[in-house]
Amino acid sequence: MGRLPCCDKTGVKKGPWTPEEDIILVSYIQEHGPGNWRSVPTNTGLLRCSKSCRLRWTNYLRPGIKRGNFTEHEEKMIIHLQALLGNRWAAIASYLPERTDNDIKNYWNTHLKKKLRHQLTGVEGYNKGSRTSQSISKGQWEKRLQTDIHMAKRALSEALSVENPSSHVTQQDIKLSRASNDSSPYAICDSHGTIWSRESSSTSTYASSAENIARLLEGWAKTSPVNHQSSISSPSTLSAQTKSDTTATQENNNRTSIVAAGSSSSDDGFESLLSFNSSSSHVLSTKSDSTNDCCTFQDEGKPSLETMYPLGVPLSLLEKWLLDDNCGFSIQAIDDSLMSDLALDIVCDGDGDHHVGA
DNA sequence: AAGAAACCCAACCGCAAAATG
DNA sequence: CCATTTTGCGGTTGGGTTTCT
Repeated sequence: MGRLPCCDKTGVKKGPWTPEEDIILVSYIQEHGPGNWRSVPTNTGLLRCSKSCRLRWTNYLRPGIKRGNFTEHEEKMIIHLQALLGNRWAAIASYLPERTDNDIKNYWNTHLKKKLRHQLTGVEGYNKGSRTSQSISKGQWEKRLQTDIHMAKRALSEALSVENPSSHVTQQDIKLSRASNDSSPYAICDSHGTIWSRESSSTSTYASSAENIARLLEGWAKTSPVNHQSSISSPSTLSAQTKSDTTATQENNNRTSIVAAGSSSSDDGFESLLSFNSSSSHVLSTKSDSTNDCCTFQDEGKPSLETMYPLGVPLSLLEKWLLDDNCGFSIQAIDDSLMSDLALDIVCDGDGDHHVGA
């Protein structure tokens, strides 16, 4: 079917976003909430296509995004989740809530791939090995997958045992999370002591985040006061200095938002992970509902785990398995479960990615 | 100091799935 | 059920920055 472009190509601006555009977009989303991206350019007057707006929001402006160096734990998780899930960056990103899929993908392509290749020189590596796996038998491939699963589990267990941040996530949290899947309003106190309330309208969510946005605007004003009176400048005319200002501003903004949202600003990716998971479950089934800024933004920006079945089994199962320090059920059980559920739908392509049939 | 090469990452593109009428 | 629109995802690229020679 001849698909129309997402936007009229003529008069659509491309390239780097300016601080002015960011502010316009953030202000609009603050007022209306994310979503309905189609209408964003027209309603805001931004000369951007809807896709570009969405991308800018989810990859950069959305509060709760951590930028900068990846921690060792994050790195480990990415490596092993990649081994387990393949290049399904969105799924991987769902386990690293403060990282975007784009970030993880970039990090993988620029750092980890190289690192692994280097480490595995002379040894059949992840990708290298998988590339040759087209010719291996199904049984062999299943064994490889089992090995990957064991490796992922072990790495995550190691990571958990090192810092043992599990104290942040109590069974109470989990219970509350699960219980909150019903449709009744609820309030939940997370591991940071933040009270997360669920409201019925998305607008109210963003009204409650007005303070965040105000701080964001304030932060921007401080770092680039000149921009206030200037009209939107062409990205091509943006000097390197301006660009770095933009980046600094955005990082500052994100930081501000994170703090305001009561989200962990710790560099410990694993703690973040667990913090996320302590509240993720109740977020899952309340997609259009609001909790608080962080929760809602995250909710919008991240795929609903329960709507994804990356390995043919509900991700919640994998999530539980990956993150359950005590491994409530045996590795063999999950392996068996996976294997039977996956059946023979898994194929391995030439790039070594594990693809799961629909 | 200057040019070349390598690196990095924000943003774009096209496809597919999901949602909607 | 079908056609169309919207959204989400993963691969790729352009160009700015950093490092090397």
